[in-house]
Amino acid sequence: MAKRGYHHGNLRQALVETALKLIEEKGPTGFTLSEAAKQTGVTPAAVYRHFRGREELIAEAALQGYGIFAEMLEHAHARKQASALAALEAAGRAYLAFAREFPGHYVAMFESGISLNHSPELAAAAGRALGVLERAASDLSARIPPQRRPPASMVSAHIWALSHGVVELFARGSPGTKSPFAPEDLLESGIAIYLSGLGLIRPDE
Amino acid sequence: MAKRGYHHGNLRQALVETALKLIEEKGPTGFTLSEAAKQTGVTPAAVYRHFRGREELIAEAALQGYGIFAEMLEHAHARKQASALAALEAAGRAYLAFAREFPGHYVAMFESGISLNHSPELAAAAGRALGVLERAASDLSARIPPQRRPPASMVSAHIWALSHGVVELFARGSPGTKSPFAPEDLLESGIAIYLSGLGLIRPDE
DNA sequence: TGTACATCAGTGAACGCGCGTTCACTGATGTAC
DNA sequence: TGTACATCAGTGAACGCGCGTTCACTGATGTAC
Repeated sequence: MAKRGYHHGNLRQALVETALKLIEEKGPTGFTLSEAAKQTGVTPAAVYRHFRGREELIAEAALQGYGIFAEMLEHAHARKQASALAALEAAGRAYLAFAREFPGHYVAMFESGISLNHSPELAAAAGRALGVLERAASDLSARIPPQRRPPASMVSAHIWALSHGVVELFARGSPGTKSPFAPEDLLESGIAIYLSGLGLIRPDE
Repeated sequence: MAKRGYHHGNLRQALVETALKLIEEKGPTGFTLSEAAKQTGVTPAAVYRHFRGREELIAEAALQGYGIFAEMLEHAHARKQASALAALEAAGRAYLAFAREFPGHYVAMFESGISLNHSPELAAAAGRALGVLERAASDLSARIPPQRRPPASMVSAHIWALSHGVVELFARGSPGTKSPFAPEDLLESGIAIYLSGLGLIRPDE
């Protein structure tokens, strides 16, 4: 549907997009290569012109996901004129927004079991995205008196874990559906309490 | 291998255990019914005497998992003579211990995409386990002045999300392997900071 | 502008394979007398 | 205690199916002259 090159036009990217749709619908292992080919309107054999197999297709989806993810986090973090705190909370919100807007990418990245060492590009893209979180945490930590300042990488791991947990448990259909709170509220309030525990904000708001 | 009943002995449970092993090794969708049967030393057709299909087999694994999980949480929480805080931290540690000791169960419960509404038994078992967390959070909340006390279910959701995030990102092989912190330390420090944010403990230890 | 040729993305047929599911069966165990 | 019968867990053969992967091919597009 893109700019039509030789025959199909942009089969490689079309396959990635079909894969993302299928991942979103049926999970990272819930579809076959043939199925992805068929839904793209192409013979299964055609896939091999672009990918060595299913795993490489998913790796490409994850790679693109990390790219978008890094951009969204960077964009959120860039607003740090306001305050380092606001920047971190914005990053948290960006995390959720990404998971919500790009569920296929999110699953490919974090639930497909793909290793970041699958390719150097993938490792680099992931490093870039997670680097943003680390920098946000590091900016924050700088305001805590050194003698009781936790390592920045620990703070960023906490925030990441909380965000990921909220996504997996409360922003999907599966088990936690029963929670009476919107995922956004849950994450925001959790981060606020956490930051207040670091002595970075007053307990109220 | 158990007490040998008619032919095999305890095929139903043997199948569940094979499934758990396979889930642990290859993920919840990474094996077939036939494979599970073969590894149990039995014809694929025999499985149908005990389960309607693959999904019911996994549901049974999840059900047993919730049972063990609830027991571990209850046991940890029962030690609340000490203090409500200690009880919550013990629950957090029990959460991690469960994920580590019963990885197959954990995956069946939280990553297999199974719905808690699959059966009333499953819903009940899950409710029992998560109820422990809610009660622990509720005991804690009681110590916070009402005007600035968050709902207990929100506190328990925060703790659960943090625990789950730590497990998924840092206690597995996949992406977060790079973290320089042990999952246990990460969770414990995260919970401590969070509780201090609730005004429940002094910032130092 | 037109023609001849090179490229290579996608085709379609073919293969062997393991899957899920069914079915009539068999034979070990439990039980009634 | 021994015998005859009932039960039903597990067998093994059978089926149709879609899978991944290969291969020689074809035909649309790009390019040299």
